Amino acid sequence: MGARKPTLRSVAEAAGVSTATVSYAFSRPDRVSAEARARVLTVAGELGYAGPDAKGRSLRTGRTGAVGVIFTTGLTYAFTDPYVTAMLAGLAEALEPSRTSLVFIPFGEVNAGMAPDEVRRSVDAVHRAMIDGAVADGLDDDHPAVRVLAERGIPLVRSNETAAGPSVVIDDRQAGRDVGRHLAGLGHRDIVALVATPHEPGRVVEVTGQTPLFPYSRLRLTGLRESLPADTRLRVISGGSNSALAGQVAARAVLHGSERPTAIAADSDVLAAAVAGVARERGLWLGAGLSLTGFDDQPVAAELGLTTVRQPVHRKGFLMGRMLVDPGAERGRITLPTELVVRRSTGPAPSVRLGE
Amino acid sequence: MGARKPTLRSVAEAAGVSTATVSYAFSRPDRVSAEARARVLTVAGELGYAGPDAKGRSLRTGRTGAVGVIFTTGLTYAFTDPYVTAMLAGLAEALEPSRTSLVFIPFGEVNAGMAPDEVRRSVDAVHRAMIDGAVADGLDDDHPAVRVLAERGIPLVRSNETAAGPSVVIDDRQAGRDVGRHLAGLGHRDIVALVATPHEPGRVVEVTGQTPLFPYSRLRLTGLRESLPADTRLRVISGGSNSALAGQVAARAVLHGSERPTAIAADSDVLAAAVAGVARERGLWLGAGLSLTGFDDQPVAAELGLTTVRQPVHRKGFLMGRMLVDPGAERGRITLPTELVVRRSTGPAPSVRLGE
DNA sequence: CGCATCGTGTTAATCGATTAACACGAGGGG
DNA sequence: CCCCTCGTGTTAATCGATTAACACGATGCG
Repeated sequence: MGARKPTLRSVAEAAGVSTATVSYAFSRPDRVSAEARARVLTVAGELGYAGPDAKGRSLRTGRTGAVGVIFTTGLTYAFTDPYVTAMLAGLAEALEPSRTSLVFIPFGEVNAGMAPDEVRRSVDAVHRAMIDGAVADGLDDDHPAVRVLAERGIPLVRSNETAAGPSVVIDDRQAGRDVGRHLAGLGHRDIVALVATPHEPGRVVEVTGQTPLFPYSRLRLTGLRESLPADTRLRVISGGSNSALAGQVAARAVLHGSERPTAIAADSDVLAAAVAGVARERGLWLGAGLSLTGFDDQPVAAELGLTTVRQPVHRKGFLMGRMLVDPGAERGRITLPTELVVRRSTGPAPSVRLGE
Repeated sequence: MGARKPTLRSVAEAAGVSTATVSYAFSRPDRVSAEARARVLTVAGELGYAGPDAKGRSLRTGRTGAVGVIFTTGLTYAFTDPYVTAMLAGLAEALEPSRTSLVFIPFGEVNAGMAPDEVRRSVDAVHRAMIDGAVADGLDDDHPAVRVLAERGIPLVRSNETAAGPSVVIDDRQAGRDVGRHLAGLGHRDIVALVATPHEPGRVVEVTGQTPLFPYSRLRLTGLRESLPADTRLRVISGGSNSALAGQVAARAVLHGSERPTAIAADSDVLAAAVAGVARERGLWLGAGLSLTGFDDQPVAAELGLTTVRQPVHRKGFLMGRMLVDPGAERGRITLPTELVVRRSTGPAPSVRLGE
């Protein structure tokens, strides 16, 4: 009745050997004789002992066989984001050979004015996560989650250029410039940049210097700005985190009346696709009445004929994984190439625009 | 220097208190005086102590704050499968409030004729996973991974009807019947069922009684078979695990020559979408020259006008998550409704078919 | 004033394993 | 015959925390 779960010790006693022998039988077969191992395994089977307990083992060895994944956005959104899933696929590919588990670590909102205890609660899952390393996307050095990992001594690979330490990045600023030059070259002088910001989608905000922004957005905006002629009007808005809904509400807000821009530069294909949908509702032709660019070059971009910046997302994830599990992998920062893919969603700016 | 990582003990010594006090300071603020807590936290900060070590803590408490996710398919595929990501989103939603992490556990191929040690190695990650519970999709009771979890005493929620124990399911057999009746009613007497099987996509196999099949496929096929008139020709094939590639190679293999069926019942919208692509290549009109059904009713189905079986995937994931984290949640089996959604991809069978 | 209660701190047992170091008998080589 | 090595088993220290039980002074109450 009161049968507790069998442990290494109970198996050892039942088999009449020391705990060391049982441990070796499971973890280092060459260290014990074949007979001893067979007996231990038999006894273990009879007792319903599944093998050394993961928690005890990992406390002793210091290893967990898992790496963490931290997203800036809630997990619910993350799995629906094609950029994220592509990166995850690459990451999973790198981890597969070593059968390393992948731990998705959620955390709550963190912002400047929060009390220390509140912040601590938000990143509680980061404290509790049992991992040998982690990858994070779009988290700055001063983000509490990054701080905690550093204190815990857990190796972290990131994919933002603003990161000190190991990272796999693209040149976001240059990519921003590429987009800007392309649009400027087509004559656009009234442009809206549509970015994702770390809040629930649905509320449209005008992005100012104070608005918290993902590091990559900041860099792309810098590139965009510095590539545009001085007489260009550039507004930056956001409808929240990267999602169709955010793109939709932002597009609805900006695509009407005399304030309508001639081009929208969206920070992801997901956002751009949503804008394309709203443009269709409004009877605007992409590449004519409205020019539109995306980012990432996900499959949806080709389907929509979307001008976008291609980046090797799968490879990014793969390399991040390698840096964690392969001690021989290169350290430091790896910069991957991007490429502006021009399709029919961008075209010359209307030469004369009539207010209404 | 030889500075090791600070522990609860070193903080206690530095602060001149007992380890209990330090532990309480971090985990049960109400158990210590405000001053003591402040001193401990200060000292911890100076020493760079991030808080109680996750491994030690979880060994002692027996809890991990994480639940596992086990897929029949490799993680690389999993993240690209819309059914999977929808389920994950639901699952993540259920776990969010308790900030529970999600652990993706990979495992290698397992099949009948493997040596015990080989099997053990394949499910090694299941042994090592530090989780309080797990969800699994499409794993039968006798699957090694399921066995290991049972021995380890880890609660498992599954989504297959063949599962003993807690599960959130749909009536796959009934769904199969619905599809069969629909096609039979349209006059189809030569049907190919296209299913996913647990092997790398690319190789097309004719499914026989011996072929290893996912539990849900088996049930749907049973339903399909029993709803078809006796004079119906039914072939079952697979191009491997659920993916566009598998659907494509299977469709290519079956959609040519005089052996061409009048209808294809695919086991997922992903497979069906791939078939639709091949049909287009071959100049076959869906709903006329070829009838096609899918499964799941993912967004792609509406886009393609695909007749399919709708199931509440997000809700499935959500409920599975609740059953794990919420002690008050209902136990046992929850059956969710399905609905045959008829669109234009199915139509009357061609009354006369010419061989070539 | 005596006693119960409360707040706050400490002691020490415990969670379940890994592995360096050692012991000991058998076999091999000189 | 002695010594060395090899194979195999054991001993015991250790990983880093949690928490029941207890101790003790201060406070409240009758």
